Amino acid sequence: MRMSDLVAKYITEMLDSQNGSAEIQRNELAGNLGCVPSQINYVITSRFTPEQGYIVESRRGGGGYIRISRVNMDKGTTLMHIINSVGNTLDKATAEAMLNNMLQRKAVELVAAKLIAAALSDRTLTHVEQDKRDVVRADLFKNMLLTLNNWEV
Amino acid sequence: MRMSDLVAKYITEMLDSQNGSAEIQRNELAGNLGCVPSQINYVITSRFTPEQGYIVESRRGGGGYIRISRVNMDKGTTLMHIINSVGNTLDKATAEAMLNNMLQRKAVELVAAKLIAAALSDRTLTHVEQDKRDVVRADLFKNMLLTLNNWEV
DNA sequence: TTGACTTTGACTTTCTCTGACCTTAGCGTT
DNA sequence: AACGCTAAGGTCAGAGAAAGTCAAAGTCAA
Repeated sequence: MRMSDLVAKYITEMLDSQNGSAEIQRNELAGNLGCVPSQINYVITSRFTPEQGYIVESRRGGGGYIRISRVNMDKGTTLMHIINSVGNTLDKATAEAMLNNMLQRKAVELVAAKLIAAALSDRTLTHVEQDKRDVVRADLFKNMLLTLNNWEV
Repeated sequence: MRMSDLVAKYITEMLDSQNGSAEIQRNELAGNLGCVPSQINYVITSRFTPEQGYIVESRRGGGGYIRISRVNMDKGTTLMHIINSVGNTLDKATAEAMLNNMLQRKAVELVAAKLIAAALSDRTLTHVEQDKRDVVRADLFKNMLLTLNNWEV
């Protein structure tokens, strides 16, 4: 079994036994499993992504941590579908069409849709290089939608 | 739990139970909680800043004190005040402090705060060059808050 | 044998804690 | 008043504690 699978397994088991939320100490975990700390980052960025329904937060410095939460799927499957249908890039027109669609289906509330639209607008993204905007838009879109599905406080 | 969290908790509880105003003796508090006095300053400057809606006054010498008070404003004013206080750039820590502050005084709803936090996170902005992230964050923050102000007030 | 996925470690950034030293205020004394 | 003693709080830089980044090197299956 690969190291990365081990780490992923460890985290998954923690999530399973802790109601979908796990807080780890990067260095400690790496120590326990016998890998370098940055391996943990690798696993997280490759296997606990928004597409797969995870939200990751962290903090540096003394007492730092990495918190991983699994977004509950059964109440928002529509959103997960949408998130997965978005690739690496997302142009503004498509994003807006999707938002409208979601609104019609009542998959999101008006305020949320407005906030997302504001985030994705060209005006907001003026300082992102043109050729990177759609990539950033995709990231924003996916992460924000995922948050909506995560009602764990 | 970090020492700084302990101190912050102590002060917050005092504020909650005393109508938004608390007066402490630096050395005494440090003694009670078991930390050096300057730790109290650290906590105050990192967690009870004007940006986060607090006013801090103090006096040295015999009978000295530190007084911390929570400023209160109505929702719309709070939002405008915050939007205006953001310049061209906004680092993540400050943004989070501001969001917490807004949440605490109910100037935004939890869902909105989470959406904004998701948009501003480093994970979401990985494809924005490091040295431009804070600029983009400021744009996102302001535009999203403006949207809220138009729709919710 | 090429391309995607893994592993590693050197270097960076962020946050926290501590102690030595500085400044200010009140209170007696002269 | 002026002086100095004592009792506060303020500052700052350095050490320590985590986590993040990135690119080079390794692995493995198609």
